[in-house]
Amino acid sequence: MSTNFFGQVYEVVKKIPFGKVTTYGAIATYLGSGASARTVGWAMNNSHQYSNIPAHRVVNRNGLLTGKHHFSGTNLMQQLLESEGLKIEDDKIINFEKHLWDPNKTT
DNA sequence: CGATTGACCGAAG
DNA sequence: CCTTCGGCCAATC
Repeated sequence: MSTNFFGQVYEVVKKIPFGKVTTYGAIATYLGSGASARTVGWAMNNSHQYSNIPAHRVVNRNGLLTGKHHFSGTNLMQQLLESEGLKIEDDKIINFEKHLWDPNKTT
């Protein structure tokens, strides 16, 4: 178990169920710092050196694929989400709220 | 060690 | 509607 803000981000992201997505703010709030959403993004950036980190399931509060540019290629993130049954249009998730998974709301 | 940046969010002008 | 600022944490320069 990781006690650092950084490590906790990975644990939460890895807990995201299949076909679900969450936001940076939701994770940050879950960790206790709703304003540290930027740090969550940093964790995703470092997640490249880790495994089983579905960073593509993490989007901004707008449901927009802001971090798609950090993935390989230009639309890999979108393809991954579509592969999970989601629908992407204009780099944003359709029915985003419907597929939104909040760590706090989850038991 | 000091300053800047980064896949964010929200408010204010 | 668009731009700017403040805030949090960690990594990089």
